[in-house]
Amino acid sequence: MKTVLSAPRRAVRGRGEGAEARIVRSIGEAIADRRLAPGTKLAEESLAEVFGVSRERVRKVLLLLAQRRVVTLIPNRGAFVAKPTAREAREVFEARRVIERAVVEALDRNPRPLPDEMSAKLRAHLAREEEADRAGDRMSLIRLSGQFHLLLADFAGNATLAGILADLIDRSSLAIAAFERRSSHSCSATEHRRFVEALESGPPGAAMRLMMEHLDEVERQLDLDARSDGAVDLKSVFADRT
Amino acid sequence: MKTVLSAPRRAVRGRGEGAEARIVRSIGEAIADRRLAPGTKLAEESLAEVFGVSRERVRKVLLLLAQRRVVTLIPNRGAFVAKPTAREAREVFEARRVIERAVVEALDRNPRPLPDEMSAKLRAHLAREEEADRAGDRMSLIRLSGQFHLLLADFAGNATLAGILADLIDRSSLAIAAFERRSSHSCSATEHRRFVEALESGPPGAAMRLMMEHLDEVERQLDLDARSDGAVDLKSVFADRT
DNA sequence: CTGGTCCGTTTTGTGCACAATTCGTGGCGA
DNA sequence: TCGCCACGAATTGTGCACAAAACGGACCAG
Repeated sequence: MKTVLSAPRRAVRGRGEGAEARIVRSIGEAIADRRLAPGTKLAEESLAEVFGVSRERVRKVLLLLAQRRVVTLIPNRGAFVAKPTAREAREVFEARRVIERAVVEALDRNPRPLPDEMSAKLRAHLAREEEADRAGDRMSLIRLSGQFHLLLADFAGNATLAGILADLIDRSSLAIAAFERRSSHSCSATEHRRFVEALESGPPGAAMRLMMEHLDEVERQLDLDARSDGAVDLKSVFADRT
Repeated sequence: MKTVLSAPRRAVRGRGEGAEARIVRSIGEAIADRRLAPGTKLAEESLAEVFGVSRERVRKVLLLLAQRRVVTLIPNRGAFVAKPTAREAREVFEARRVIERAVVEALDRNPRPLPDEMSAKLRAHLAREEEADRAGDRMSLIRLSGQFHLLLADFAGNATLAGILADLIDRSSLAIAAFERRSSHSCSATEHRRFVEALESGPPGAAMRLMMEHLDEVERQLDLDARSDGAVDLKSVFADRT
């Protein structure tokens, strides 16, 4: 019997079983962090070179990401960072409200005060968000903001639901990247803190209201008017130009 | 310019662009219909032969199905029809309650009477279910039962949420296949009819209550005790045997 | 009869080569 | 100058061959 159970033969960088998962995470995070804008082409060869793996492996990864709707696969054209339509964006946020409502309901059923571990982790997370906010680290802030919602889902104890929400959060990031208004940004960190405080010591239902308002607020910061969707109306774009 | 836009070069059986989607559907339905029991091995070569395609294509299909948690991929061992744990089964049903609550809420916000098209489609579907029930066509009944819930989600107008629910319904089928009690079966068709009637002419909230009871009922027909999960306790199994 | 090891067969995993398609460029004619 | 066509380069799609691993049975020792 082999004595080594974990971390078997993984000497070569980029190889090994977990390589695909690593690349999926890597690309997924790059998209969530908005370092890859919607519509960006993801050429197989380039990615293969970047990650030091063969093209087929990249191909597999792209297929997985396409399944999660974070990448769009166009036959004979290649893979592109998904560019959600306004309708899809609205649907994603609606879906999030549906799921997160259930999450918060479950959390709000916890006896007060909250379990120590939960409280501690939430507050630790808030601290990191606020730190990123102070430092002006916008990228970290975006990622942490998503992780906050995921953390809540984990506490709700339904891994299936949490997995679904994880996908929806990634797609939210895409929607935000695609439809964010130029000027705007209310601080998620602040709203998250208020939510946690309501969860810990607010009246029943207060946390829920804050969460719904938070999600509404995030969606409201997007420009989801019909014209943003599909083909742009060139006439109106150049209307008042000479 | 080519004159043929649809169905281009698809002469050879099994080829063409839509081949993968067809195979995914085919296998997915076989699983949902419980003609493929949980744990069944899905050998690549066999499937390739059955569907008349190359092995790599089958491989791709299996990867997609694995992503939907309807198939489990074990490295160097192959693909198997997923066998959910009791915990996962509970989570799936909980997730369905969360999503279907939202669906029914949306539907219940429709003005009475319901739009003609919706009402007609629902009643047509009920008729098909009852027909299958009378004919004792258990397989059709199972499939139609799932489609009923999906139909409701479609009417709710959120394709994203409907897509998520579609996955959950497939996984419900797996859970039922894995945990169904020997003796038991309340008729879904009857409960579906009552639900539609409540939606069409019942007081507000009645439809919701029926739907939640329906989902509870379906789950209650499963044997989700801890012992069914994971390794069986041989001691208790053979306790009163000589 | 139990337990273990070895080896052949079967099945899965991976890289490579080539086919097919698309896109960009340049030439040609009106 | 504009439009069209064709050709070439680059990129994606697919089959194939081989490598790697697991399964099953035979064989053997205790």
